[in-house]
Amino acid sequence: MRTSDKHQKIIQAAIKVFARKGFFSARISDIAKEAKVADGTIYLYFNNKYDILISIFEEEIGKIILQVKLAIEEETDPRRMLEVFALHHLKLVEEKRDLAEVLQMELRQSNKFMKEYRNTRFIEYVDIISTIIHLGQEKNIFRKELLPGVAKRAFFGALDEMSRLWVLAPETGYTIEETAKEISNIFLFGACSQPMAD
Amino acid sequence: MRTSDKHQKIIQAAIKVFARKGFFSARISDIAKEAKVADGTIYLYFNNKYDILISIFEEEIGKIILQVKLAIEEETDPRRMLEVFALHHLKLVEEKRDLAEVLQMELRQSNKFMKEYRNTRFIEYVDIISTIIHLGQEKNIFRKELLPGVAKRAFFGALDEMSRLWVLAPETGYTIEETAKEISNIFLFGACSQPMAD
Amino acid sequence: MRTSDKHQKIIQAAIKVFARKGFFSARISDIAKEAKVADGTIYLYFNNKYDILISIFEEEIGKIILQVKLAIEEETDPRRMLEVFALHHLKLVEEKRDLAEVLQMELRQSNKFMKEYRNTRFIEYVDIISTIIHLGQEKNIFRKELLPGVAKRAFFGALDEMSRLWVLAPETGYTIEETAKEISNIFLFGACSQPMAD
Amino acid sequence: MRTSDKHQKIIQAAIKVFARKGFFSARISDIAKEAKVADGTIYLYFNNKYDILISIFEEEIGKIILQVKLAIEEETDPRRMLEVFALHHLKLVEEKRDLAEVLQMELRQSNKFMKEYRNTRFIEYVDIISTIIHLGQEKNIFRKELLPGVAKRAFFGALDEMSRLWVLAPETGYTIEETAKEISNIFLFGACSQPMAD
DNA sequence: GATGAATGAGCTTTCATTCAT
DNA sequence: GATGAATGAAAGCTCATTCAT
Repeated sequence: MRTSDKHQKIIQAAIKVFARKGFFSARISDIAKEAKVADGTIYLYFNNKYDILISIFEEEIGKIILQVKLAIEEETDPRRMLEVFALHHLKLVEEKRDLAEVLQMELRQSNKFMKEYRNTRFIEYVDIISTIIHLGQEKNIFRKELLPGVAKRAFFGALDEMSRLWVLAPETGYTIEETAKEISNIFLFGACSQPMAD
Repeated sequence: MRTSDKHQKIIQAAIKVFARKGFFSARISDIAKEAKVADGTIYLYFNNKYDILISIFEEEIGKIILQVKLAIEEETDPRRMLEVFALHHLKLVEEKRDLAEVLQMELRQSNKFMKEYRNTRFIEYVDIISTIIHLGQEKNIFRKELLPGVAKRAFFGALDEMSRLWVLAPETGYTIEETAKEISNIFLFGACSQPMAD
Repeated sequence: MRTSDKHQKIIQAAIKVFARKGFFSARISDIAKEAKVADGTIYLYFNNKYDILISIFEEEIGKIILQVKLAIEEETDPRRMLEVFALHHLKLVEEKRDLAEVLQMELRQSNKFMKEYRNTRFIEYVDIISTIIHLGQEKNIFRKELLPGVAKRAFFGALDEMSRLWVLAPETGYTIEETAKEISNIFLFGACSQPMAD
Repeated sequence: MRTSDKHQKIIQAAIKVFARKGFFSARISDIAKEAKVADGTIYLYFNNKYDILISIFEEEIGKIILQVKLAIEEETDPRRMLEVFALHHLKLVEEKRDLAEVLQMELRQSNKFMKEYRNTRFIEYVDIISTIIHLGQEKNIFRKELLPGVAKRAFFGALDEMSRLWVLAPETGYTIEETAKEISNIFLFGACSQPMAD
């Protein structure tokens, strides 16, 4: 019963433990203890250790995508949309620090130890950005020459790197709103005080 | 003798193996075989498996910092400096894909399994960007309101995310020069066709 | 109630599963699934996994002994008796291949993992042969010098080895009747074309 | 190095432990302790637990086949050959009781847990008997009608069943020579005091 | 009586590290 | 310095057995 109480308890425990120790250093018994179940119980709900990680990816990113899409739908200006995305992303990092940590670290190198697993949910998430960029280009708000494949990654990368800092050292001196605004601004208008020369 | 022939051979072998399998899945015997030395020999040059990883961080990032700083010194315009940094960074990723992969993946989560290790070389590298930004602000080329702590990470994050793509799927359709230029442009002038309203 | 419906269902399921996987590789849940009962139900009828195996020995060999004794009682000539025994034994192997397989394999090594269990039913079965031999000696049909302890085992061993073949590779090219006759003949009259020299 | 000292030490230890506890109940650590090596050392010489068992089959039966063939070559009369085979077989059981036990029990059910393994050495061993029988038929010493496929198994089965007794209860009251002679006699001349009627 | 989710002891196997040669 | 056989701790996973429902 995938939606049972135990399934969720184990997922949440695993997020905590993976965040604290990393996937490889985390022991099944750590997760079991954190979830207050027996070691063997974990194998009633998951096939193996990898399966727990994949489930975290699938289920938790799924929830996030839903939330972010919902929040963006309320905006019409692509510039505002990006800011909302940024705000949402950073808020999530703060509110669910453990999950953010797991997604940040383990998701990246998951392809190393789970050759067969393609993380489509993650791609889906990042593609929310490219959809916004396309929209902005259609509306003549964003430059036509912008390479969407690069731009979406530039924006996501900027956010992600800030998240990394937050995860590592929660106290940065900047508020979330401030940071989201700053990153959106840089992405939208650049760092220069003067517009592009050419 | 830390700079001995064997020391280097092991470091290079470890970069290859860590890139291929990830730090945890890599076995000492894999590295030894790749380096064409006996397993035990590795322990004449390194204290343990972690020590190899740390040495990669320290020594290889050290070399990169030197190179990048040298290249930037030839420029005077902070805008050009950022472009040169971007170009250099991406070039390195292409030329030393294995190293890039190790730095990208393992460096991030190193704090998980090596609690005591503070990666100062990495900070030093990213701080090249903040130095450029400060310079730009002093020269009134970059906006004064720019938060350097956020801006440096935004720029580095954008580059890093592109690198991640390159490492995962070498064929992206964009050239390095194109990508470096695009990222610099977005960072300098933004995505918008019109400058900031206010 | 030991003879209840469930008890029998479990026994029959266990015979199937033990035959297919062997005692050790068979899981209680396999047997439960085969018997269409819950895992826990098995423990209402048996103390543990070993107990199921012992029950198979006791109950199923019991039935066989009864049958064989009945069939032999109809004969008077010890030579015919042996042939009937052989025929019966081989027929059983064919008709109840799963049971035969379990008795052949697991019964043998049962003493390894069930130190305390003495398989008296099995001894009882083999002793049907020695009874026949004694009878034959009394009637001066069998040689007086024949060592009954060896002879009974020689006869049983011959049959058992043929059964082993049948269980492993059902198609041997010989019929049951042919084989039973051949083994009886060898046992009764030997392989030689000339009688014993001395 | 398959012929190293350790390889043999582990094989011999495994024979002892398998004989005592059976393959499944034997723990790797039992074998390691018996062989006076570390658990891990076993995996330098064998791929896994099954591999140890297979090696016992291959190597030890190989030795036995050589010995038996050598002993038989000295005889010319097929009747004597069979007696020599019997004697040799039973002697081996007495001299190497542990090995005999392992071969007897585990070899039988090996097909259960090692689906892919075909025990050709065992077949080779039993086929020594059929070669003798064929020779006897050619020389007109054994009856032409004898089915070699049945006869070889009858003879081997008789010996094997006696061995089983010996392994289980070493004291039977019969000497090896006596038993070998008796089994050969039964096989050659039958149990009857009078030759076959027809 | 029947169920099957939960338990946790137990075992195989891996691999970083050591050390005699 | 260099080797690689040997070590043994450690961890993922299985499954007989229990027990609350």
